[in-house]
Amino acid sequence: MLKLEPNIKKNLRATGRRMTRTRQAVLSLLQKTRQPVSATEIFERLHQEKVAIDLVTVYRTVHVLKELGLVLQLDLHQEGLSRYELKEGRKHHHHIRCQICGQIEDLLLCPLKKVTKLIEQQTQFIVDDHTLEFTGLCPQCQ
Amino acid sequence: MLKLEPNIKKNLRATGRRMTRTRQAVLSLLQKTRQPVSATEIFERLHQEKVAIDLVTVYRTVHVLKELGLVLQLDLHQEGLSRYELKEGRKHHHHIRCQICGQIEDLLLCPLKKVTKLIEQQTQFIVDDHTLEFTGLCPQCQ
DNA sequence: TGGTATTTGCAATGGACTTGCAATAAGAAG
DNA sequence: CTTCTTATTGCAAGTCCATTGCAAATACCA
Ligand SMILES: [Mn+2]
Ligand SMILES: [Mn+2]
Ligand SMILES: [Zn+2]
Ligand SMILES: [Zn+2]
Repeated sequence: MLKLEPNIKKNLRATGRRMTRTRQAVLSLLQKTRQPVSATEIFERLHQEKVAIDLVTVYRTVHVLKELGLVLQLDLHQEGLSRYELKEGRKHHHHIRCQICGQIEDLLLCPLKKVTKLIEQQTQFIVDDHTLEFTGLCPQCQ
Repeated sequence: MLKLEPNIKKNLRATGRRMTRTRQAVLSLLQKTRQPVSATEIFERLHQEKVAIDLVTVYRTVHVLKELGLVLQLDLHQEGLSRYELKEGRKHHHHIRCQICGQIEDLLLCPLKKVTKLIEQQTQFIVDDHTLEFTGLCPQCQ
């Protein structure tokens, strides 16, 4: 079912955690989902699939999966909520969101390597991370 | 006192709005402030200056100033609140924030012109805007 | 110096997310 | 398979940032 599952179970156990029905359900949903999903969306979709899970548990689950490095948390501009996506082998990338319909698409690029060095020189900061996001109109909404 | 004030008053009046004591106070504070400030910070600093203003009014004021295009709203990654800065003649730029002390510094550059075109070709989106932010350690916190 | 529409303060409300705690269930050991 | 310990869950309540309703205050035009 989940190729991921054995590895993930190991990760969980290595930190004194357990693989539970609800964690499997959340992981399974994240695997099916192509777009980053919010806690509420996870909650609603699982209920559609007749999986009983509390919203609090969804929050706690994504938090754990983030700690394990299995899930990435996105805070897109002006959405006022967090979204989550499976990391599973995907490389560093960014996103573009449609202002009308909310569709989010991956941008499989990062143009910031050189700029980061420049910024470190200019500011004397040590740069640790960056967030980059584009917004606009998707083909359907233009 | 405020060079801005006459122009701003015109802007306000042009949209049926009024220049009030509290709006002047918020504008004046934003002028003094070099770093982007949150609504709560505006509230607290004005109270330190013995300016009576309700937090709700701060929210409503920055909202109006944003509508007039006088103020820019920033939602920095994982801060969980919005910050505001005067637009007044400043050009498009980005920010870097120290993960330890929270200091925010302007980055007077934007490396995304070319990438934007590339993204429009690749995704068929019409790109309208972008957000870019760096995080790291400032010189003092390293 | 009014008259009226805008703005303000206060209190209540909304939405995302977190925390406390008792009940439940994972999974190791026997 | 049964038992035992401890992590996890659900429910309720709480936190934090921000918004909304409404009556009182005030900007500003005539
Ligand atoms: Mn993605
Ligand atoms: Mn700035
Ligand atoms: Zn990047
Ligand atoms: Zn830019």
